[in-house]
Amino acid sequence: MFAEVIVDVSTNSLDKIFDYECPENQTILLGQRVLVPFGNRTIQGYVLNLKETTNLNKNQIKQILKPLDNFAIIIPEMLNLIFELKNIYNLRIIDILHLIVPSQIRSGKVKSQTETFCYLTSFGMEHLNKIKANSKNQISACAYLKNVASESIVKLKKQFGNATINKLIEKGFVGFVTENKSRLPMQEISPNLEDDLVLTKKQMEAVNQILSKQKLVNLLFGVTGSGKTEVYMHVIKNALKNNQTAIMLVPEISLTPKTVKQFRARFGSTVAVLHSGLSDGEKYDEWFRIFNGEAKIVVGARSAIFAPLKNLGAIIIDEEHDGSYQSENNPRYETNEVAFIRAKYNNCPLVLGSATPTIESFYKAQNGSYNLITLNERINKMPLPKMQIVDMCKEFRSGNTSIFSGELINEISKSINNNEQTILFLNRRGFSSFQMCRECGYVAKCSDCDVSLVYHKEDNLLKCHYCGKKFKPLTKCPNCGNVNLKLGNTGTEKVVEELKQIFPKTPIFRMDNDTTTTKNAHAKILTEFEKTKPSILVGTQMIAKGHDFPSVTLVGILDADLSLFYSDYKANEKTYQLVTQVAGRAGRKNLEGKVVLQTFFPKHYVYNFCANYDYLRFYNKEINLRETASFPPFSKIIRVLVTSEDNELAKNLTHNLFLKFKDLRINNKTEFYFLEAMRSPHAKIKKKFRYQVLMRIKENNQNLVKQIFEISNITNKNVTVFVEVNPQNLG
DNA sequence: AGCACGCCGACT
DNA sequence: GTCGGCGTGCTC
Repeated sequence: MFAEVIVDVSTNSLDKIFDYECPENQTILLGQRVLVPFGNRTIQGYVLNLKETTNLNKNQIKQILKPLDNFAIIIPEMLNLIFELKNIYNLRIIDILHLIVPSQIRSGKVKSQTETFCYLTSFGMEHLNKIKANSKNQISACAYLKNVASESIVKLKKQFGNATINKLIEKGFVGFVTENKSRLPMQEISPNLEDDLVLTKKQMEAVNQILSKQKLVNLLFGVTGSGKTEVYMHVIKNALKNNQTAIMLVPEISLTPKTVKQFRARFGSTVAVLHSGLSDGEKYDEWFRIFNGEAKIVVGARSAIFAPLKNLGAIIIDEEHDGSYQSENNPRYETNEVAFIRAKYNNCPLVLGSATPTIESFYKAQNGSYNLITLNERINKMPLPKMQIVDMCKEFRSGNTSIFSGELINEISKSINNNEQTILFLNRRGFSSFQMCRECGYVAKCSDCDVSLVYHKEDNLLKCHYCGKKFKPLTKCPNCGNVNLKLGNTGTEKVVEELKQIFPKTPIFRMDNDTTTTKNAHAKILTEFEKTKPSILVGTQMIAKGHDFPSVTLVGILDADLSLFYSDYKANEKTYQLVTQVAGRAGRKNLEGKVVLQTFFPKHYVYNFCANYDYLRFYNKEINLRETASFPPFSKIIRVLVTSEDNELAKNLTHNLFLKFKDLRINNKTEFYFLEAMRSPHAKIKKKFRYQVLMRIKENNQNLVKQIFEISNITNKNVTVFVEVNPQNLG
């Protein structure tokens, strides 16, 4: 018997199958983790196939040393997933395997924790009175055990003394069992079982449509507060009823506690949590709890789509438009693509939920590949918050050069007077975005990356947001020597500072990447904010997502335009989503909310559609633009990124690749919409020069994609060539 | 990725 | 003579 093995080394040159002979005295399983001799070292590998013969000669082949587990860690579904993902994204098999089998499971460093429990044996029970009267500790320990039936040995020894317990065990009065102890994340969220809510007619229809599986993928298009979660729970409940399992994805780790709480209340301890924020032990235990079938529902962020559940009955992706569902580094994949592969394999429904679906998803719903379900009413019938667009040009002309419009200050005062809360949203970190010379326009840049540095006031440093390098702020311009330097755009830090001057008595909280580095910082800031009334919360992206703030009545969007002018075909879409999302934070309970949106482009159609919550008209406008310019969903974008510390090398290789793609285009004229080679917008990151070939090709030409992968398959130590399908950003 | 092999300059 | 620099090539 021979095994096809992928070795656990993450490089392109080893991303291929090696044949090994199976040892005669041991059975090797498909999908098993094995130890193999490789060159003159010994490493881990994974069995991806078993076969009777091999093309290699006897002297070329080595034998598997031993299996590393007594079971196959890769379930058959995942073997299928590996090959599908390899085809779509040209990922290394080992990198995909690392997603499927997390490092905590692979490393061997994490062990299961055990706990020993003692109980009174029947022998002990019968002979209780034979304990000598002066063995007081033994008597009370037995009495205790008689009462509680079972207790942890550690606790007993602490209470009654080591010798006491050991003696009792020795005499056979006390027995013990050793159990695996699960390190359960969010244990404090206890399953306080609640009943199902009664569904509205609309929700019921939604559930029935999803369960009918007329189409595997369902786009659940519903405004905030339209009761999407209840639909999810009913779909999952049905899966459990059929003895199946389910995955529930949320966009951010910080949103998992809320969802876990809701789900444990409904489904009890069968709910597991899986995300990158767990400790090694927690991750290990949860993973095996899922793998062994103990947990049947997995709640988590992006990576939870790889949860080792068997017999999936439903996959749900909440807020499907969220950017976090696309992984931005190393094994780049789109969560909904992985979800679709799993849904197909298990023939189970996939539900994508959003109030502002991606243009791609909505297009698929319109053209019939997805089933479209619309929930357009809020459960509590509260109207969506009124959105007021404030023209910042006008403010500027009338002499207001601050970041706050008169209107916004006015509304904040009102909210403070009403003892209510305000959220101010700004999509930027740091105190100011850059340091610049007033004289010659010089901007401080990172020495390793071609990126402007961001000034952080708290530690008085310039930081590179790409590589994390820190620099002392400039005191004079290195270019012209001028000492008249200014700070550029406003960040959250500066907003807070200016706000304090206007509202000195009101507590102000700040939530962004800088204030949430420690483990529970998120929750801390949020609970503090929630308790304090009146108060103001200033934050970035992260406050836009899913949190409920019942007493927030005012939302201010300080600089809505920020995402609008990214040179990105998704800029409009992202702006629409962000604004709608932030706006949704206002007036969630029974207080009516208001949104003040500050912009320099008040006439921009995105804002007008936002203000009216008119997704459909926004979509129609946007889809036309996409079609005219042949952007996704009418095309597939492929980026071939070439990076090297050697500028010339990178440049030349990019050019060579470009010529090859040009040839390819000659044979596939109608398949190419766009092909261009260029310097990457971030020309240098971490000392590496970056060039890229961008192309847009017809959607659904997997064969052409494959050829592009092959052309780009270059192994050279000094350059890396990296192909990306549908990249998230082109930086 | 690692590790051996190999070919060249410096030096106990 | 030999020690060690890292360029090259291979790993079932």
